[in-house]
Amino acid sequence: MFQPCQNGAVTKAKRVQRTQRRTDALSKERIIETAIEILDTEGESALTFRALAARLATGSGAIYWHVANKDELLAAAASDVIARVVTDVAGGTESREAIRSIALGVYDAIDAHPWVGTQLSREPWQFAVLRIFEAVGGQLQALGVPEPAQFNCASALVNYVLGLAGHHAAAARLLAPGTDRTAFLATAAARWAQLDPAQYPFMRQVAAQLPGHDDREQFLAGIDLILAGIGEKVR
Amino acid sequence: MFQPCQNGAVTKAKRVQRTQRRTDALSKERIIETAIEILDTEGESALTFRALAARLATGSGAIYWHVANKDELLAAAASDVIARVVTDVAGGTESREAIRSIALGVYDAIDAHPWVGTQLSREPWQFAVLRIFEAVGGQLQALGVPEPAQFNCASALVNYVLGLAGHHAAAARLLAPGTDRTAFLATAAARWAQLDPAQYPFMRQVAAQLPGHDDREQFLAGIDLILAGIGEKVR
DNA sequence: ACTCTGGATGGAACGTTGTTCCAGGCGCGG
DNA sequence: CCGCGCCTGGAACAACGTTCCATCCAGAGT
Repeated sequence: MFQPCQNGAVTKAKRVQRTQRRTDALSKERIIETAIEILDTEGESALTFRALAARLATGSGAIYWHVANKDELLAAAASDVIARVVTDVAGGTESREAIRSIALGVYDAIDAHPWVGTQLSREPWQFAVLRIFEAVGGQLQALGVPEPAQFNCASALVNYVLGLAGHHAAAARLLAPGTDRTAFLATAAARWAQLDPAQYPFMRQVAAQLPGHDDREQFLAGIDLILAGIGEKVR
Repeated sequence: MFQPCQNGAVTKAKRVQRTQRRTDALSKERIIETAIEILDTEGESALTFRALAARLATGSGAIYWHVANKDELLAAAASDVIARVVTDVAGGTESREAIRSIALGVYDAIDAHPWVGTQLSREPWQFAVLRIFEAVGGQLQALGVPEPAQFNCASALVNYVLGLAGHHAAAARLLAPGTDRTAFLATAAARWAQLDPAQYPFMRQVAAQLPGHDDREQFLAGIDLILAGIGEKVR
């Protein structure tokens, strides 16, 4: 009947002034760390409380003492990864360049951990998203975007990044097994080339450009496009 | 051992030149239609094969004869909704305006059917996304965007829309019960206002603007921002 | 030194889900 | 009228997230 977790601060404070109960003590940090490990090495679908419990050599019930549910676990894991990326931006760089750098950081993080992409577009105002929003917003202020426009500009940038994040993660989910990326692109191109020319002329034209296409470059092109639009607000 | 479904064309062709076996015959169309009904009235989590079977007065096995799995069902449902929206754009309108209209159509569709937002960011190159991409791409050609830039521009617009779609759908999922939108905004604003001022100055500033904030307007502002960026490519 | 206590543990059990399997039913071609 | 094959409906399966509870154990109180 008691309410576990959600009072992590108290638990932690007590733990600090107490010798660890055991050397292999469970903790929220260790759980999240292990969860990230599983997500990275075996994919999103492999993260189950059973698998997590097995790797931590405990039972699923014990995990629930530290973590409210799977949603919280995933949100915390994503927040961890994003935090590392967003705080990485070196100070002193020009704002426009800093935004590019933040966006690329997030992109690369999602590329390395596709499950982050899924998570970012699963819960609306989770911590990880707030972090990105804050980082981007700060640079927009520095860039001289007038205050009323700042929210809209940040929203545009962040939503673009999140859209690509979800898309990327979904693609990675399909790719997961052995196939390599160029083969995947070729398959997509072939499928698009077979679309009805009357109904899908644009997709067919794009299909031709698909081999030799660089996702990362396209991502950055999109950021630059939005930055160009924002530039008009500054001038 | 036989392979059901995936040959819908053949099945349908036969059915046309044959009197319906029953008046209440099952069909992929009727299944999708019913699925959309459930999704709209009871939310994403209510769509289970059991609930679907119950409403169709049949068993779950029968549904699997017409539909490969839940992913296909959701993709087909989303494609249905999006198709209605994207083909709605009146011909003859100016390209920039047409793109705005397409985007707003998708936005409104997601607002009315939040589950579509979830679905769009779940599978990478599903039909619904292709439809949007094609519609946007066509207008970009008409706008005079040089061919090499068309793919990037379309990608930016579509990813922005999808990002917002996922975000919106996730928010709707939380909102689902009885709470109204203004109360939800107030809650978010209050939460953001409590963030560490040193670490989250921007979020706190934005929190102040959050009451009296219009999602739809912000969405359109984002589209205009990207269009402004694209405008520089045309000039 | 001994008990007491409540935070922490681990594994069994529950309810629900997507999916598979299979024993039939039904209408059309022979 | 029969039998073949498309189609049906519901039972059964495996896996999941979550709950429950008997048990453990380090430190506070005596």
